[in-house]
Amino acid sequence: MKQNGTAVHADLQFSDHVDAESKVAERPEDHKTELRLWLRMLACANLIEVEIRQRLRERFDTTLPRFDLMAQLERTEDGLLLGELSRRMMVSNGNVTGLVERLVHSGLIERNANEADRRAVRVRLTDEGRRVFSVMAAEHADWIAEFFDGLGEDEQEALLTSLRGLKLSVLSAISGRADRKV
Amino acid sequence: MKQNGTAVHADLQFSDHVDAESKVAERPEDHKTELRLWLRMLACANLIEVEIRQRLRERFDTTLPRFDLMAQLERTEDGLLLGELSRRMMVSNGNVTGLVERLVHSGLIERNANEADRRAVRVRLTDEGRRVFSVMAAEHADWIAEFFDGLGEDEQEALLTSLRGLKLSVLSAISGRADRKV
DNA sequence: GTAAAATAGTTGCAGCTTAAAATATCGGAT
DNA sequence: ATCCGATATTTTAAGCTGCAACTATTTTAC
Repeated sequence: MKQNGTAVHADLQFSDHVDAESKVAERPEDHKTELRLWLRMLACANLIEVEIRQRLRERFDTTLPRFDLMAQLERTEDGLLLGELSRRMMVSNGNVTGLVERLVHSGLIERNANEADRRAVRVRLTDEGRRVFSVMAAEHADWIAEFFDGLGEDEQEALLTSLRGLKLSVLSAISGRADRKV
Repeated sequence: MKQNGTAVHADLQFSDHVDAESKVAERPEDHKTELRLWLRMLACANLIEVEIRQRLRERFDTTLPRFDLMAQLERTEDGLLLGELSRRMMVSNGNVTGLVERLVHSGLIERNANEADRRAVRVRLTDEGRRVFSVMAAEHADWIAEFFDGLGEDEQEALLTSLRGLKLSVLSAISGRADRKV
């Protein structure tokens, strides 16, 4: 609750980034291409994501986070521990707790105590959950194909390649922060 | 609270899409490229977005939605009506109400009654808000440039072009739904 | 002029999200 | 045997988000 302007003067604490920042500072007002690129990518991703959320709700009365969680479980034989799940979904632990609770309530997944380690909880799809997910996943894939239908084969390949480069670029820009585990 | 599996059997209600869906249904298991493309794009966008959210919080003790709202206001001389704001931000009315409330509380924007139409509320940046935003925006642009730094000039152009194509493809796939106003 | 429809915002509710603090358990060192 | 640090999960507080129902005001139709 302290969103006042003085926070602007908080200490700069990313010494790792001083190089990049001072470099760009030399020629201010020159980030236009990158900014346009980012905004356009964000617009595309949001357009698709919003549409998927809407369709998941209307067609299956579910949400994208639930779908993502089930997608992770679907790839496993015996389910996952909550920690592993939260790592793969790249969301916080507390987030998973709530999602799991609601999905269990819906009967789509089940929580199993782990006898070896009483702290851990393993979750897996129920038969019903697996059945439901396969229907949703098939339709989801169709939606995606539909969205990309206007792009030619070669354009898709080009985009795939560009995105690989972008991912590497972003990862290298970010490394040194948030990736303490590396 | 009705996320049970039976919802899967809800009526199919997108007759507009039957063509696209039946078309892909003819060759099931062939959406792999599109799916990979989508997942990679989502990964990139999320990576960047999460990093931006984190930096906005750590550097300026603020959030992306607040930043976006201020960015919209910054482009205007006399502020915007709430409805116009929610349309430009592509979020719901109720959402804007809360965001505005918190930003007013922080002293960054102000609400002004509209004498011509007593239903309407106009919001604009305060002097403080404009000052704070200019600092944040400059740093934000530096961050973006940093993330895209690993991409060459030509690669950026290629990506920009691919994304234009994608946006058109998605819009054409979506049109007929959600765009009732057209 | 008045009723009905349209428009501008707000409110309530449910869910998603994170960070930080709390709880419980495990494993190793003494 | 016990204490301590690491690990697994839950809880809590604050905020973001959409939808649906609601209030207030303006405009339109008659």
